[in-house]
Amino acid sequence: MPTRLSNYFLRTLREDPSDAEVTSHRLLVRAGYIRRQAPGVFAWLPIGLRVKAKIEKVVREEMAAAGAHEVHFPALLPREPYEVSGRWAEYGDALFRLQDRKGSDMLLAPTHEEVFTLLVKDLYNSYKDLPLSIYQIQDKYRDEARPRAGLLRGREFTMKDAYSFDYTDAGLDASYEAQRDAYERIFTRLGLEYVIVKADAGAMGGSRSEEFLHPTPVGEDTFVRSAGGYAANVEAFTTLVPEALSWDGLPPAQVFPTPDTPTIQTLVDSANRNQPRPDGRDWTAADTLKNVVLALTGLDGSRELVVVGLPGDRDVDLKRVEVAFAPAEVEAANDEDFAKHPGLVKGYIGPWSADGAVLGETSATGIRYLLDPRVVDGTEWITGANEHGHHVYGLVAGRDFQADGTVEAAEVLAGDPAPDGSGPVELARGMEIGHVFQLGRKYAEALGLKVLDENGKLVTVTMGSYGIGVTRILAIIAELTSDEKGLVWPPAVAPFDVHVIATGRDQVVFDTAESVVAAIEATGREVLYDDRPKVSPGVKFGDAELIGVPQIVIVGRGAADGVVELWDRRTGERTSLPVAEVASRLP
RNA sequence: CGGGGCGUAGCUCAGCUUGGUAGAGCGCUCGGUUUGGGACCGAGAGGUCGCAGGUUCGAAUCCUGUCGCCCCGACCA
Repeated sequence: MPTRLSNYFLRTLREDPSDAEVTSHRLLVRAGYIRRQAPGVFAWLPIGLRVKAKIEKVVREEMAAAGAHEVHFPALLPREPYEVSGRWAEYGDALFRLQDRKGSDMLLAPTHEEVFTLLVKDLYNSYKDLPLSIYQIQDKYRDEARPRAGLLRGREFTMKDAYSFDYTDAGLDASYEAQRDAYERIFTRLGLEYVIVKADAGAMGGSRSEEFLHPTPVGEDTFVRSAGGYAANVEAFTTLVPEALSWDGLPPAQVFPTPDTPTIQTLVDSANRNQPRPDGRDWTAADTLKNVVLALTGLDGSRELVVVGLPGDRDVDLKRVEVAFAPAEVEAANDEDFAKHPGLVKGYIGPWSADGAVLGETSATGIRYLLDPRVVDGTEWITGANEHGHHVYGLVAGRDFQADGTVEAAEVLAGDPAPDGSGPVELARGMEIGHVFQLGRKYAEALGLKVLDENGKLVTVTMGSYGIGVTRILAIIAELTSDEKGLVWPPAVAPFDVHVIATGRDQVVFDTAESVVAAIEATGREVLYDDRPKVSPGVKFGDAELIGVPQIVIVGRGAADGVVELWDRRTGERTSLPVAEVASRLP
């Protein structure tokens, strides 16, 4: 039976909703696919649900092909497993927390590693049961600081999350590859361009991790890639460390007065004016060592200062810093922090002073000092002399100062060398549409998931987790394929295969339309039939364009002569056909 | 959390500066005309003007507070 528009739960809007800015959100609301319920939370109307189901179908088929079995967990879960894994604390404000009537803490799950692990623990205890891959398609909840862009970043979103269980590292690799391959097939079938990039393993622990990013300037992730094939999220980018240099023959460091040079630029100007280089080249920001004071707040609320030293031509990248110091929260040190450390002279901070080391755990201040990996032994720097209005020139790393370690805190710049030697990288933006992740034994260990191996020995299971954002993908497809008239679904995910319009008031129009609909349905296609009486042609055409079913059949003025039109939504091309041929001429 | 904007009919908005008791277009209902690009005529239904205080004879309009939403940034699958 066709879906008849005369009594379908669908209302198109003539005007753009005022609270929708991005294309996908605007069109999905206007065309009657979704409605906003709360910030970042959406209701799915019948036609929207159909598209969602089409995407899920592709995902399910490829999951089955990869040997994964579907399950379904509740979104509402008790606190305990997340307490044991540490994520009750680590997730912070992004976790939706609530209490039941007895006052027990519960949560709306942001992902399900813990409960999948516990289920397997309940049921399995032998290596013979493994490997195992199970997945679900379920709504996830994250209380984003600022939900935006409609479905692209909501607080409730549908995700396919899969989990693999193995008892050997090689097994985990194989399970990981199977999911990774499935993802490639899924995105290819959906026609979504993607880049696979190295990702940060982050607070989840574990080793190998890759993100599938859809390249788009509006993406939230920045990634790098080299011509030689290296690709990584900037958060996971590692600096190619230069060789250490010898400091034999380098002149001793010298302090010069540098009044009014609180910034890198003023310092460089002052250096070129007052202490020109003997080799004739100008000083640049890259010759200076910038020392940035950061405040880390641990999960227990403790506050620690740390100073990061990096070349003056680079800023600290807060995302990379967050990764480097996770799970602590990072912010710039405030006036109060400086007040507690009079040894830090704002604007003139450096590791060295005439009276001894200023930065570092064993120094006068005792503040942890970490260096950008480029600051290798033997490199010379202009940096603060810890005295107002003074800098020290020719300060040599290794000879004149030491640090407590290195940190990947500096921003990545286009042209930086890829760590694998594959050449300079370029920067691009992308939106995460999938993530594959070797969790390793973190969750299994925390939750006690062990099996007996071939030797009768208890071994901890090793796991992987694999996510795809179903609703985000839907929004991206809508965004990519739409035009100024409305949505234009690719056939693989379209809510219907064919949209039949009956226009006119002669009974022959409706009779013809009915037979056309029946003929098309007989070919196995799904039909949306606009049978609304007393609705003018312009309205029906406009709605068809807005709704975006790929093939439209117009039954109208030619009906009396047995002629209808086939209208391709994407190309706009219209072809007149005899009624009898329509079903067979559909692509 | 910082910055900006906005809350008036189902939707998109005007009215607010200069206080006088609620408007338009679209949508919806009824009658009629119309039917290949968002038709027309006539008659209707529909709003505690986000909420709470205050000023005033009188508040959508002025004042104070508060709640909510959107956008940019921070953050984030």
